[in-house]
Amino acid sequence: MIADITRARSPLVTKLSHFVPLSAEDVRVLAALCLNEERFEADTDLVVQGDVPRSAFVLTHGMAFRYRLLPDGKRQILTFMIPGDVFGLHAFLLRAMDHSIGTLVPTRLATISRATVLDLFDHHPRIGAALWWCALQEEAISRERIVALGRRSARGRVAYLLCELVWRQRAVERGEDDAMRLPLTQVELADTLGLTSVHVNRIMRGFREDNLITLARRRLTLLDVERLQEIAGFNQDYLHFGGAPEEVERYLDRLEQDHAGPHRP
Amino acid sequence: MIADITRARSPLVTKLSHFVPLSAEDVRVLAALCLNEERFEADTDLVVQGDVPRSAFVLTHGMAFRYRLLPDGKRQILTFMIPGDVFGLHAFLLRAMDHSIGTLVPTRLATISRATVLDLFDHHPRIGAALWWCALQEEAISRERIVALGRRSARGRVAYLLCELVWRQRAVERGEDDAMRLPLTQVELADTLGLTSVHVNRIMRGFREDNLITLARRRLTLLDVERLQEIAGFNQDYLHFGGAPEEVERYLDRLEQDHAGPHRP
DNA sequence: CGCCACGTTGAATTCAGTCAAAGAGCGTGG
DNA sequence: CCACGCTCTTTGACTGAATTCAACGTGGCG
Repeated sequence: MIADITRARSPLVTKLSHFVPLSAEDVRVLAALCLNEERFEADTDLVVQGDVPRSAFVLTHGMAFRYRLLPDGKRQILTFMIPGDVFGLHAFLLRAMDHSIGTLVPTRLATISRATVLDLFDHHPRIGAALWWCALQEEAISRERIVALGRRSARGRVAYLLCELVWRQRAVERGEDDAMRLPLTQVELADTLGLTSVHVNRIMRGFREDNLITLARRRLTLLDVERLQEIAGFNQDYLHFGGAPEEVERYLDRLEQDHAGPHRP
Repeated sequence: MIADITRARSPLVTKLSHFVPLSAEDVRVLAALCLNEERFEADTDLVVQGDVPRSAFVLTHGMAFRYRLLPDGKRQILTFMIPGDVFGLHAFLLRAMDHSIGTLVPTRLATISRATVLDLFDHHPRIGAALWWCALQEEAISRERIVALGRRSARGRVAYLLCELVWRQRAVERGEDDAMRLPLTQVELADTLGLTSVHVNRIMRGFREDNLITLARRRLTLLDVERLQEIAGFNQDYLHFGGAPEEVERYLDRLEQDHAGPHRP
C-alpha cells in the first residue's frame, strides 16, 4: 500500500518532500487532495484579472503561467507553474485578482477548498509548513526575476530562465536532469524576460551555436549547465530546496506529537 | 485609554486597518507589539544575505530596503520598507536569507518573536488575516515591479516608482497626500529600476521641467499625480487597499466569536 | 574652508528594438 | 498524399533608447 503510493508519488509530494520530510499519513492526505482533477485545454485562462479568488489549486499535469496585460496591449509573464505547484492558498482574502493565469498546454488542476486549506494548516503541521514553504519559494522566485530583469543582460536573462525551469523541473521529476519539455514560444520567453522575440531568437541561436543547448520539437536540453549558470550568474540557492533548519524540524516534531492524540486514538 | 491609543495610532495599525477592521483589543495588542523598539543608524544592514532568519520585525520609524548583490558587484534593490511594514513573518522556515535588508535613514524596528507570531495567528484572527494580507500585498508589489522592469520604459518606471511610494505612504500617514520624504539617491533609484543613475537623473530633470514633480532637500512632491500615473500606466489596484470581500468578513466574525469564550471568560 | 558624496551635463557607444520579409513545421482537409 | 494555411522561427538592415565615460557643479558637514 505504502509502496504503491510511493511509486505513484505525485509531483506535489515530491516537491513538498524537498522542504519538510512528510509522514506516510501526510503523503496519503496529499494524494487524496489530487484525486479530483479538472482538465483544461491549452491556451485557456484559468483565472482572469479582476476575478474574485475562490479556492486554491494544485497543478498536477501540464504547465501554466501568471501574466498581466497592460493598457497598451503589452504582456508581462510573471511566473510559470509546473506540476506540483500550488496557487491561491491565501488569495481568497483579496477582492480581485491583479493578474491572470493561463495554460500553455493541456493542464489538470486539483481544487482545494478553503475549508481543506484551513484543515491542512490546523491538523497536518508538516503539510502546513511545506505549503508555507511553497509560498516562500514563490516569493523568492519573484525576487530572482526582479534581479534578472533589473540587472542581467539579455543573454544572462535567457540563460537564467532556462536554468530556473530545469532546476524546478528536477525537483518534481525523476530521470533526465538537464532536459525538459519547454512548451514556450519565443514570444512567451520574450514577454517573461522583458525582451523582444527577435532578440530572444538571436540569443537562443547563439546558445545553440555554442553548444550550450539543444531545442528540438519543444524539448530543451542544457548541454553545458555549468557554463549557462555562469552566463546567467545563476545560483540555485534562492529556490531553497534543502530542508528546514534543525530548529524548525524539532518544532514540527513537537506539533506532530500534540496532534497524534486526537488523530490516532 | 482607548482614545489615547487611537490618537497615537501606529503606522502598523493604520495599515492593517485598510485590510481588515480591527477591534479595540486588536489595536491594543498591536500597540503592545511595537513597544520594544530597537534603533539602527542609516546605511546599516539589518539582515545579510546568508543569515539564518530568526524573528519577524515591524518597521516603526525610518526606511529600509531589501537588496541583492550580484557576483559582479551590481546591486538590485527589491523593495522599500516604510513604517507599518512587517517582514520575516514566515521566513524562519528558511535556512538562509537570499537577500539583504539595509536602512536608508535612522530606523527603528520592533521584534516579534516566533512565539508571538504563532500566538497572533492562533488567538487574534483579524490580526492574523491582516498579516496574511500584508504578505499578499508584498507579493503584489513584487509582481508589479516585474511588470515595470519588463515592460515599461525608463520614464514609465521612474513615474511608477514615485507613484507607488506616495500611495503606500498615504496608507500609513495622515496629512500630505502627494508629498513625502524621499531619502533615496539617484543611484538607489537606478538600482531599483534597472537603470543607470545618469539616466534616472535625466528623467527626473525632465519631470521637473514638465512641472510634474518637485524634489528639494529630499522632499518629493508630485505636482500632477494624474499625469504621472498616465506616464507610468499606474493603477493602484494592485496595492489591494480596500477591505476584504463580504465573505471573509463574515468568516472572521465567526472566528472572533469562537475565540471570545476562552479569551474573555 | 574644503572635502566628499551626490547631482548634472555632454559626446560617443552599444545593446536591444523595430520593421519587414522569408523559411520551417505541423495539422487539416481536399 | 500533397497543398494550403496557420503559427512560430529565422534573418537582415536600420533605428533608437539607454549606457558608458568623463568632466564639472553643488550643497551639506566636519
